[in-house]
Amino acid sequence: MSVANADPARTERPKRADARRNEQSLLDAAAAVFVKSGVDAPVREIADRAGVGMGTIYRHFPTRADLVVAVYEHQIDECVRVGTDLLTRGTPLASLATWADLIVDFLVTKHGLAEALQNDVVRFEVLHRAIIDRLVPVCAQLLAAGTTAGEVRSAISPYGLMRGIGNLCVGSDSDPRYDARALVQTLIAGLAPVTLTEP
Amino acid sequence: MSVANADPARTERPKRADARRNEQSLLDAAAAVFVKSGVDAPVREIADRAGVGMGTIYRHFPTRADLVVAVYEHQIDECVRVGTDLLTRGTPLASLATWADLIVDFLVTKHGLAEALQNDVVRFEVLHRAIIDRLVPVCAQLLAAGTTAGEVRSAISPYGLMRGIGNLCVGSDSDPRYDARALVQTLIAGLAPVTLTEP
DNA sequence: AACTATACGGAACGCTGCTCCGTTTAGCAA
DNA sequence: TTGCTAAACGGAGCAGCGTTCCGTATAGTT
Repeated sequence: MSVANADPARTERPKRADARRNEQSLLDAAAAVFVKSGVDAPVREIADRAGVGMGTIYRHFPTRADLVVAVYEHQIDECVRVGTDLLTRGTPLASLATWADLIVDFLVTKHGLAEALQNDVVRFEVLHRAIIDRLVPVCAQLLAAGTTAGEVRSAISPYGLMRGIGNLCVGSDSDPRYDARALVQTLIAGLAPVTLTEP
Repeated sequence: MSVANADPARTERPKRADARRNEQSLLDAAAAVFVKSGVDAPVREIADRAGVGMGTIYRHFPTRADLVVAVYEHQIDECVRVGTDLLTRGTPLASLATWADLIVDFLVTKHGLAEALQNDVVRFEVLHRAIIDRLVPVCAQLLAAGTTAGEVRSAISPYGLMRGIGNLCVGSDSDPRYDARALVQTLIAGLAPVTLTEP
């Protein structure tokens, strides 16, 4: 192995212009198709809409999860940012509730995103890592603040809570009788220490 | 139309012997395959194991949901029975917690059953009706008892709670870090009226 | 033994995800 | 400008799936 440039990651040369263009086309097309047909839309549909071939889509985004992550990266960032912000405001449990509401909004407006997150832990590992792993630390901080303040008993791990919220969002579109937000709020209420049922 | 025997449902003549035999073979095969490969196992795999053709499986069970329902019918009955029993014992919230635990057990031990319940509301409509619709009334009774006793604020509908429990069970196998039971118990704890955080 | 409604089996079709490789082209250097 | 090559492209092709359809076999009856 050569001594200079031992780290290939340092050496990434810039992509070709057409490659960059196609990547952007794919992101735009995917965003549109996800809205119309959900994140499980056929790969061909996305490729067609972007005006590229099958090979191109797989070269830029080896798995569907990579594409989903790329499309929603900004919104994930936003969730992290708001969560960190909330740490400095209000009471911990209230902050956690507000933050959870934000996550629910994010998940239920993307058709099938929650499903994709939970279904194939293997196939969607990248998506899992991107969303769960980014948000779990924030969740952990909010939970820790609550525990310190005595507002939260630590029965649930940050990871568990994060996935619980995600799971409760599954199928929340397409069924008006199902209210994911209410359930998540109830779940968070259940984090509070033993209830004193007193008049 | 004839006057006698106007109702065709009354007139169902008995199935042929080979048909009954095949139906049983399919149920046995499906039960085995569901354990091994989950409820999403390929139809061919079930047909092969039962030693029948593709046509036969579709004739007896037009949709996958029909097959799943048939396989787990007894256990659904059991859940209904235990739930009704619990109404006459202990405090309402405790009964609800115990019952929810039973449901969780049922769902997490069947690979992918919870997923199937939530995924295609259309495709699995029969499964949905069979499980959700059977259990929702029981859930409603338990919730109502809790409300009457003042142990439960009525923020969540029976249907919503039922689906929430189901959703929390999604993906609970194959991830030791995820504890569906703990989350469901927390959710139920959250049903209690406003918490008094007093020393 | 003959007959027929009932049931069977599996080839075939369409739709998916994904791979592979011959072709095209962007960027550069002479 | 021209020529060169690594980079990128495109889509035919394969495999796996659910589902249908119809020619064949048979249980039960007469």
